[in-house]
Amino acid sequence: MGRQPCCDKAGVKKGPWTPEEDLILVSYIQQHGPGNWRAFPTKTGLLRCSKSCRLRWTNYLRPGIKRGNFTENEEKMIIHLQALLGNRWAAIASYLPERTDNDIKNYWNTHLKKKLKKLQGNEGSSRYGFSSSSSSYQICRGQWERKLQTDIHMAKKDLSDALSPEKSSDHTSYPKPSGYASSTENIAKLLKGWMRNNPWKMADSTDYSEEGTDPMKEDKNSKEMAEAFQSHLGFESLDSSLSDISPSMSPEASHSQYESKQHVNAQSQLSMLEKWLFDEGKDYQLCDNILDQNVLFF
DNA sequence: AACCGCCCCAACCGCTTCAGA
DNA sequence: GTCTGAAGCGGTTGGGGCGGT
Repeated sequence: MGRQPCCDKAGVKKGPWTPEEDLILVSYIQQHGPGNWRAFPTKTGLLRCSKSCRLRWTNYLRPGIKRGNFTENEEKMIIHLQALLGNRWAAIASYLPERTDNDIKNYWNTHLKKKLKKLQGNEGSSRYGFSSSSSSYQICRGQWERKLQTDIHMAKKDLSDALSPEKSSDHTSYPKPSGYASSTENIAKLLKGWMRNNPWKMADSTDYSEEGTDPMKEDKNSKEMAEAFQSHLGFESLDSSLSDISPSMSPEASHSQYESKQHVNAQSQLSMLEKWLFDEGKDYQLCDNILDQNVLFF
């Protein structure tokens, strides 16, 4: 007696996704939006289990995913956040909206772990490190986690308020501004790769997965976390910067302006976050600051 | 050129959490 | 409050790529 498999094992395809499957998935999501993954395989005719579809979308096809090498700043953020949050890759990924939790997890396991080990070997105690056995660190971490939960809860509430019909000004026909339009870019990429690696030699086609540099799109998590940070660090509202997009613009133009606004804004917020995280020699001060700022919540 | 071993990362598995009935 | 199905998450795996011999 075990748990029921998420899908019928028989007739379910496993292994790497083909460009055709990606196309089907992306075009379906572009039309209907993500969600109801359970019904995905039947509605699209894909011989994949629902989990596989969701994973493929969130880790690979979703707009706004940056692939390729991690920057030094990203590395440092991951190291700091991992020290604070532990192996909560989804939480860490929410601070790096262009990276997926899977990406970050892989990068941590393959690169950063070794790097840190090396560093710790060289320096005795890591410059990044709170020693995780330190009791003050443990206390700090516990409070940070509670803060994070509060943040997420508040952000969710804000988000649902913002999305309620009477309050929202409706940037998009979908319930959240996740930039589905840019899925066309993904499709274009897919097609490009597909054409380059013509259908007769599909098996070796991985070009379509090459480093994409789509501007960051705001997904649910990033919005939540951006709002959470706004609420605590006093950042200017993300939405306010969107208000000057002219309603008379063509959808394409306004979308593109919307995206670039988001990009610039989110980037500036992230760079503030990065600055906050990277302040040399302030590991403990970081905790103190967090605690100071959140004293109201507890 | 062939083989081997290591590395990386996409994808899978199974447990946990969430949400609706 | 309980149950159940769906979604989310983190650990793990397997296969392809690549460098060394």
